[in-house]
Amino acid sequence: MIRWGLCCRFLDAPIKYRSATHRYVATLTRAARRDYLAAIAAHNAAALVDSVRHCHALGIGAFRINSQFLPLGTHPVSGYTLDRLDRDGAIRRTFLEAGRIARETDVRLSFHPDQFVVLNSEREAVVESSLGELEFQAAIAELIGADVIVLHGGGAAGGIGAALARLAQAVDRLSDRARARLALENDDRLFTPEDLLPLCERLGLPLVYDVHHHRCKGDGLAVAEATARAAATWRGREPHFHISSPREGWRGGDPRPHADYVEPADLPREWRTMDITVDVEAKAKERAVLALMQSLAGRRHKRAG
DNA sequence: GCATGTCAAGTTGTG
DNA sequence: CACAACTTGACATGC
Repeated sequence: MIRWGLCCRFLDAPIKYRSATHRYVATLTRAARRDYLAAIAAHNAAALVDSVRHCHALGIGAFRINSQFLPLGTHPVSGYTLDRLDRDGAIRRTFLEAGRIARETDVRLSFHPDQFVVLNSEREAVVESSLGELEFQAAIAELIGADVIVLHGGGAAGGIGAALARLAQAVDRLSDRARARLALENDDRLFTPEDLLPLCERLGLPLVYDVHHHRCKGDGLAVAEATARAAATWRGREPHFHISSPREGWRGGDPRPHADYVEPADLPREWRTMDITVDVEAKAKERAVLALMQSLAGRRHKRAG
């Protein structure tokens, strides 16, 4: 049975996440800045509660949290700790509430830091800020019970081998809290499943297998092989995969940009009978998740009848 | 109200 | 060498 996942936001439901820019908050006084960022954090925490509830109501079993969930949290100037923002503990309580509801309704939560988090950069300052961001997200993940923080391999300077070695070194610098949640994902330009699997297997890191990326940047592995080996890296935990379809089709121009919806034919056959989480990366958001769910249910129904 | 220009961060590949 | 692509909106501001 597939647990379907929604990425970051809703198209139809009136649930919105707020964000902030450093340029603006820098114009505020210290106190005003704290109030402003605290209001956003409180708003987003409440939005997470709503998101979990609404996913559950729709039959969606997983939700990916936006990387700007607590905006500017690790910014060198505007950054903050949750404790400093959350004087009376109300935000923390809302996080715990979101976590409780997620647990009770069995909605799996995950994080996916954006492209600025590069654990294997050749620049130590970049590695440090990346570690800081992962620790920041891991602390929230712990509060709300999110078990996965998905990260790409990063840059490939010096070749894939050297880059993977740097990646392993950086992973070793993470706290247990962050490391226990970290998972790697194959991307569509640099790191294939075949590149990442040996590292994942050696370090005990799960691989989030993105089959669309794999089809854009292939390797020696067939989809079925990559699926099986990626699933094994989860070591008994429910595997977490990604699906999407190319905006302009597979034979058009660049296959990488995501389409509004997912073509059911793009879902690997072997996934359909597995107990896995599959995040649907599609512009039409919950509409796309529901459409895919219904399409597969209809197909199964037809075949059975 | 609505349109507009802008937004912390890295890396790669193209023009 | 400069810039777009990742993602794509949400923000404050100015009309």
